Amino acid sequence: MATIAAIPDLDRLRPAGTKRSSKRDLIVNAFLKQEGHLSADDLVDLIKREDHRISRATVYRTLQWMEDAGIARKVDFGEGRFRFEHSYRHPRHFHLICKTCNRSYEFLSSDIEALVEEVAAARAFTARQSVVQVYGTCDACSAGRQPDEDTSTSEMLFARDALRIAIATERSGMEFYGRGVKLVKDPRAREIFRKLATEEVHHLKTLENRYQELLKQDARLESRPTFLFFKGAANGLFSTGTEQLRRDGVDDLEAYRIGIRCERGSHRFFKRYGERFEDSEGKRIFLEFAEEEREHLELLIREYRQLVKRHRISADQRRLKSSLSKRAKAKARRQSA
Amino acid sequence: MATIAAIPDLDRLRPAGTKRSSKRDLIVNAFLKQEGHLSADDLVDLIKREDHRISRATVYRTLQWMEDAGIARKVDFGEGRFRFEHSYRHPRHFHLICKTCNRSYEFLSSDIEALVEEVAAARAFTARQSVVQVYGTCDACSAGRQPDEDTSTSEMLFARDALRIAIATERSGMEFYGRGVKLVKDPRAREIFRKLATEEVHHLKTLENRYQELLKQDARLESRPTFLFFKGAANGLFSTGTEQLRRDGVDDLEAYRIGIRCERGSHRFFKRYGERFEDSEGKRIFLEFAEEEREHLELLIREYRQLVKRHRISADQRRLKSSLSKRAKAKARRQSA
DNA sequence: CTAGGTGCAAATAATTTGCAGAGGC
DNA sequence: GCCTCTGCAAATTATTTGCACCTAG
Repeated sequence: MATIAAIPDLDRLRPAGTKRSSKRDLIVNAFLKQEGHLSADDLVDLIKREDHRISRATVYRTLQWMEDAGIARKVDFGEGRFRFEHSYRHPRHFHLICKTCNRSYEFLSSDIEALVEEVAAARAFTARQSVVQVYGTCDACSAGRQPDEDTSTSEMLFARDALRIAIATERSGMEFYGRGVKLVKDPRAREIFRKLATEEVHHLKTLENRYQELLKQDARLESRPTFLFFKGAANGLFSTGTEQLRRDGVDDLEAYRIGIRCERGSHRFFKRYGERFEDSEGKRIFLEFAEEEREHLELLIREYRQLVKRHRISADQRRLKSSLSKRAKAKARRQSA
Repeated sequence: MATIAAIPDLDRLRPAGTKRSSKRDLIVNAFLKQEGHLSADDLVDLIKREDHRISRATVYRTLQWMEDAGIARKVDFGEGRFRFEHSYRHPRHFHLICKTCNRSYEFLSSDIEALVEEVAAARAFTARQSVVQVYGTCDACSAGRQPDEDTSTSEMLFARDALRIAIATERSGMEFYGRGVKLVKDPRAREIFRKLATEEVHHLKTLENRYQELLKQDARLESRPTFLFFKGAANGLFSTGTEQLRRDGVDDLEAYRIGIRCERGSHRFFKRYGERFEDSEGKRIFLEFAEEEREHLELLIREYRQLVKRHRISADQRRLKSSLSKRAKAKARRQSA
């Protein structure tokens, strides 16, 4: 039931020029055992229970040390003091903060991130970090219920949502290439679309198995609310592409171009998210998928260029022929004159 | 050159049960004269220059008073202390915060807000307030330039962007109804589309004049960066609608439905933004426009229902006729038998 | 005349620092 | 043995409060 595992290679994370110490180990472990967002004081209380000879100053110093080691992240919920959350294998995220129970809920939205990046770009601002906090009242508080303690780590939620998005993308990719096969005229292009369609089918199965495996690790994982919000790939990219294939006058080249757009979009998305996470299941899923999409992308681009070239050649040949026949006609005219 | 005007009706904003005082007036005016985000300490320094007999405590108390009066808003940039920004005629907004020069830049994005609302809804979270802060380096700092002091108040920027969006919406609305006129078959529907198209033309002129008027108030206003980011209405709503009209098989009812969707979307947008602002030019523009869109919306809905009814009636008549003719045939058959 | 408003000094609250002794490598 | 870690107490920083006096309505 998903308790936080002690960090296996804590030693490797130790910032340069720092030594081990039993007190620090105690504090770090107390922090890691805890879920949620602790204030320095919460941590002091926890520590005092195990060893009341540890001073407040040491806790503060250890908190700073954990930040440097990448284990903890300082967050500010506007309470006039800082809280700390895990950052080891825990992606940066946004917060819904309940002013009633002071609990906070995490989420990630690639759509919000994309918009923030756009705004920053429009103002020529180099963004290093974004904070999105929504203050209000949580479901449990407004219904007067007890909030159900979330037992799933956000590492697992991230992996779950990564898989869900990957699966949705595969599905719509499958549909896209399936439709493409029926549409394209060029035999070679048709072969390519068929190949990609079958690849998507295979990969879809793999992903679905992986999803089932993940669910086995935590029974309640599937029913937990969405952590990663994303409209792009699943509802957007490929399904828009499939939609576009349905339009009139889509020739083989256009079909390739649409495919390229879709693959590029999903490659970017998966790469970007994969990279923002330290080694973990979610990261692996995203990066593998990004790689897959990159291969498709490159294949499509290669084939697109090929087809353009072939088109150009046959156009040249037509032009050549017609110019030859023109010359012949001119000759004939001259002769008849 | 847009210096902050003293608030004309400051007296009316005074929270219940508070008295006037010369010290407070002094502090409030010092605050209003200043642009940007002041810390309590900045304000104390400013005050001390005019009267060094005013104590820190009074400044804090006045800051609290200004919050209650709706003149100041407390913001937290994670510096371990609060800053205060104007809130009179100044919409809630988001921040880009430069860690190098400690300046902060304001923006508003209805798209981000919409996404935040979606996330909150998905988690059944009642959002009361959202904070979006982007930390990084501003244009001026990364280029090693002096930042150009922004002389335009965000009241004017908001009005400018409100007008720009309204104008863009009118333009695409105009295009939508223009195309609609050519498309719909029913003569009455055609009349409606024509009427709406001409209305949009008229209103567009009014808005453009208003925009020119606004620019006269501050020469540099037009070149200031975007304050309100919005893709929906201008690039999204009506232009998507126009796009949809272009598809095959759009009949009169479908055309109405698309129009209804567009008008509803822009009505909602303008209403929502109009409401989030205290009485000001930007608010007026948005609310007037929202009203306009609501009228169009209602007209379209009324006409849509009318047309549905007429369709149904004529369908009934056809059915009646065909059943009559069936009976006639049956009779004939019986007679012939 | 009475409920605010104000200055001053002291309180609070979170966090940091100086210093002397303890402990890891 | 040297450099880091730790506890303790004192310092620092932003903000709030108690209290005696002042002032607007």
